[in-house]
Amino acid sequence: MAAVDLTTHPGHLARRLQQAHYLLWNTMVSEEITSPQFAVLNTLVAEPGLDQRTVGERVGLDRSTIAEVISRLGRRGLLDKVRDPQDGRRFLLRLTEEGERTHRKLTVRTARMNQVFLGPLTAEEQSQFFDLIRRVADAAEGLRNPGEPTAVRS
Amino acid sequence: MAAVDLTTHPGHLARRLQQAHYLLWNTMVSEEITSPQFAVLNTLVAEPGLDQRTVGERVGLDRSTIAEVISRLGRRGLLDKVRDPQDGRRFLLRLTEEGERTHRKLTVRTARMNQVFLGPLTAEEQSQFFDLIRRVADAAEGLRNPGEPTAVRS
DNA sequence: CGGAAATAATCAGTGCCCTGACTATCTGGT
DNA sequence: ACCAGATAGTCAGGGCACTGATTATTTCCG
Repeated sequence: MAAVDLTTHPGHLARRLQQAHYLLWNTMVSEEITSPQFAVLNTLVAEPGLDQRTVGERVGLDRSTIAEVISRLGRRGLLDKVRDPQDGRRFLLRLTEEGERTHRKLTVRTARMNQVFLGPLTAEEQSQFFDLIRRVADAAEGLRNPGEPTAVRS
Repeated sequence: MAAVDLTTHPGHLARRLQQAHYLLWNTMVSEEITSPQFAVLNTLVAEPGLDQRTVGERVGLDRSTIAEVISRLGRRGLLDKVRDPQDGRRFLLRLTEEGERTHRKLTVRTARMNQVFLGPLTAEEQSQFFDLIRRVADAAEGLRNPGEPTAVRS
């Protein structure tokens, strides 16, 4: 009595969507490198020499999680970590040759995977998909800093 | 050079969406009970006496994960677990009084939370949001059993 | 200069999520 | 009645994600 329909709960749907993505990534992209790990590699390709905290901010991971992900990438020899001589608190991150190679390889496979993943939608629906999810996620994200409206106009 | 734009990657978006939801759930619904835990409670309100595996199937969790979630709910006294006398492999699950009370309380809060979460979208956009995500998730889900098309007509 | 506040990273603890290997029980066919 | 295969659950192991507490370093102000 009084049970609700989970398929109308965005949180439940979001979880299922991520599971579906995880599954496809695992079979079509890589069993070694995960999607968040790829996001970190990608960020460091764009901006080498970033510190850990900033990378986390770029890919949307908190300090603890980003530390784990980076430690795993370091163990696999995909990136280097050196103390910032200007600021002894920071570690500066930079991909190794192997890290860049891995990023190139996965970029191709990821594109293929995204096509399959979004295959059931028309091109127009795909834009909507991005737009709707982005708006919901951004709005909820904005709720955490009460003083800071999402887009701050100086 | 050659870095991609993560905001056009559905996987990245899906992860951000779930994080946003997690955040809102934590502040608006409960810090004790998580969204997957609520999904289990909800399933057992609708169908008391289900076994573990079936509950997992209903909420979309594999055998290992559902075992952990159920064990936590059991520890908190929200559900009971008894051997099926008909089939010694199964455990039959059933909410306690406390479990039902918790479900009722959270149902109300969850509804409020969903409104806030989907607040940035119009009613029509909300239907699209559900439809698009469901279609993508279902299709990817269907890809795992090669022989079994998504909807099997006897 | 010197100490308080801010900041980068780590650690401990909890929970979700999956795979692959294993145990116990049940079922079906000979 | 037996045994092979299927099924329910557990366990080990790896990875993601968060909070709160702690440590080291820097910065800012009096």
